[in-house]
Amino acid sequence: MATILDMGRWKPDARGRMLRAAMELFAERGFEQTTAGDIAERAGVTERTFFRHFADKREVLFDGSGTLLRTAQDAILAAPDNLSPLDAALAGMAAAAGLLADIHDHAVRRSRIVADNPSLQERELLKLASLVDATAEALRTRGAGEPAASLAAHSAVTVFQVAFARWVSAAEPPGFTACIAETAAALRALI
Amino acid sequence: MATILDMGRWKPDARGRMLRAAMELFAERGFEQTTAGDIAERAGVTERTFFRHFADKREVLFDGSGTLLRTAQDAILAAPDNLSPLDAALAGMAAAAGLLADIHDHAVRRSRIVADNPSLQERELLKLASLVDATAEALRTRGAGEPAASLAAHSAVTVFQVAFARWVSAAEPPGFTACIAETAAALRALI
DNA sequence: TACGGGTATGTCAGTGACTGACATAAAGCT
DNA sequence: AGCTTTATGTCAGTCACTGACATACCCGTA
Repeated sequence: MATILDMGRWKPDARGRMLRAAMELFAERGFEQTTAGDIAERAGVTERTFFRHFADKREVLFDGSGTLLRTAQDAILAAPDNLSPLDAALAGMAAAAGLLADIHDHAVRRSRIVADNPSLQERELLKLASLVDATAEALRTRGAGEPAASLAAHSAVTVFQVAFARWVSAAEPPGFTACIAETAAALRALI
Repeated sequence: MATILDMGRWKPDARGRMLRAAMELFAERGFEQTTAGDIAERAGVTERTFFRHFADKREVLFDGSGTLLRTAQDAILAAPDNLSPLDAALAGMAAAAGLLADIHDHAVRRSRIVADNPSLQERELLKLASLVDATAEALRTRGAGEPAASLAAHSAVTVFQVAFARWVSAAEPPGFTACIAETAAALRALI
């Protein structure tokens, strides 16, 4: 029954096992109290193998970030031409939010872990900065100039960030996409 | 001639020597190619002493961040009551910019070093996030609610960030405060 | 079925960031 | 001159991460 996705050499899905082991251990003992060796051991691999799959110990918590980024970028490029840069960027954020909408519980657990550790917050901020860059690039492709592209990208990601914080702290009813719409409205009201 | 600022035990200003040694070495060989021991050696202290003054190797490049943060916070609290949250926050950014206006050359050298190293960018983003938090807190003290305070804080720091990037890449004539005003105007035009 | 190449893994030794514990010298106070 | 406080030096240790090399699994091909 082995498929082409069994990158592992012994048992299948070594990467998935490491991802799950890391989430478990970080939730149980905390990030700093978990060594890379601990994660590898629970996943049934070697520490060296862990570092072959993840550039560093933190990266195991940011596995989906590349997909998120590409989803946003694609949505921005696919948005109607008549949308303003800010609206196009917000469309990208809404598309990205769609990826998380299904996994609210996982997002909550994960954000708790990140909130407890400054070095994880740093990494999260770097990923958000990458999202800003990708967004700005997409807006420029659509014809936006500077500093409009950069400012719209920053603003849209800010909306994403603030909406995400409300979404994970609320009891879920609102829905991520709705949070984004509300937050975007609040931003417009500011100015 | 020793003053109360000679925190050092042997020669005066051990901290200042480490700050300068770090900037020199990072500029010469790069951040990663410089060990904490290298910095300590050039400063005439021990590696252990370096880590007593700076929480980690990166922190030596962010010595003034606390002052910057407090300056912004104070300016926001001191701003006229009739200013909108966004305008008050921008007043804080202008005050913070005033601290850097005098040291354009140093800011340029430093930002080159940071631009060359992802882990330094992470730290810079964390400091900016602290600035956002402090700004939002000051705005709430002034009576702003949520999510207005958070959004205005994020927007103001975005303006600071974009204006800073233009200020260090330009040949200096504009002046940091002027950059901030222009960037703020561009942001308002977006929405 | 045997072989050969590509790829994921295991093993091991090493570097460098950072920390805790303890000793010591300098500065300040009385 | 003592006494206290503070900044430093010394040393041993943990852990994140890396390069080099050996090894086992997978797959296509003869």
